[in-house]
Amino acid sequence: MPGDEEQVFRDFLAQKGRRWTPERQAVLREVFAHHDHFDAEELHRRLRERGLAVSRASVYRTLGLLVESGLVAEVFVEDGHMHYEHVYGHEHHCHLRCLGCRRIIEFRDEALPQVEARLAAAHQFQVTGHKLEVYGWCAACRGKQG
Amino acid sequence: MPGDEEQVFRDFLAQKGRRWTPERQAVLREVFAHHDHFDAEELHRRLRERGLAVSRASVYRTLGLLVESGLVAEVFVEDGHMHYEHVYGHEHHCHLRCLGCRRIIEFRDEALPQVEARLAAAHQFQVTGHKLEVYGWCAACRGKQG
DNA sequence: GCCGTTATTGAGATTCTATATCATCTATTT
DNA sequence: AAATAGATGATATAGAATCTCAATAACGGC
Repeated sequence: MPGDEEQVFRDFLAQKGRRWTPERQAVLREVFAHHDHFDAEELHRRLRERGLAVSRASVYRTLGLLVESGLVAEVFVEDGHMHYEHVYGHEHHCHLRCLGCRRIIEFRDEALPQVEARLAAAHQFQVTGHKLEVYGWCAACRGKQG
Repeated sequence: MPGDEEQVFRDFLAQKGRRWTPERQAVLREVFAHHDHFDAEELHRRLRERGLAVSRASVYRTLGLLVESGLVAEVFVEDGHMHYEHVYGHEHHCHLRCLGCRRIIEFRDEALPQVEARLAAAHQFQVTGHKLEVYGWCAACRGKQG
């Protein structure tokens, strides 16, 4: 499946009557070229640095479509704006964040599918996903708090 | 403890060398007068409607202090901006959100303290909190998706 | 392959959230 | 009461994200 993201996105677009364009391809490839968290402006900057002149408007528009398609997820707000990560081809994971150095550790916990199942049953919900952020202080930053 | 929030906030301010002012009192009282989620502009509007002329700047500043003190929590981003709730005097809870009607159901799950404990042990973290959002489609909105 | 329809693009303007500035004011200490 | 230092509010500013609209290009039909 990894590497398939382009076909998945093209299918998603086709199914919605939207078009596959060089700009969307450039954004998609840039998003899947790195494995770290990013924001819209950074994505725009990296594309320009590569010589791919995709406008800011198209970057934001494509990012919205990528989130809608499920290939990319909104991860957290930091410095007043959203940060993203690509999720297609990766096992679902959550984030442990240090309040001191802002380091982010990804983790998986087997309890979460069970939490989802309990909620679905208790509230007649069709649960499609979750976002868990755990925060605290890493060993190195302990003591800096307060 | 409920009703104590004013004293807790005053202590928090004193300990930081900050001052207790009529504006901060007005904001605190408004925040604890309702049990629903709110955003900064709504809080500002409600204060003005009550005839309490607290400036937008002071509303934002006080909200920041309330979050810092732990009396109020950032809950989620919707419509491009942060939403809050007061948490002092309430058991910690998480949010189940319907992607259709945007209804929010609060829930508690006993698995989360265990998740926190596992993370603390595995990564030498001093965990101070977590934020879990589960999303999906409620019974009434099922079928509206896609 | 060409044509027509219609989504897409990009530059710039706009909207909106949130913070910064700074002169004035006020809580608190001595 | 005077001095110190934090707080307030009107306004300006920064920044994120969206909207506008004319020009362009993707895609389906022929």
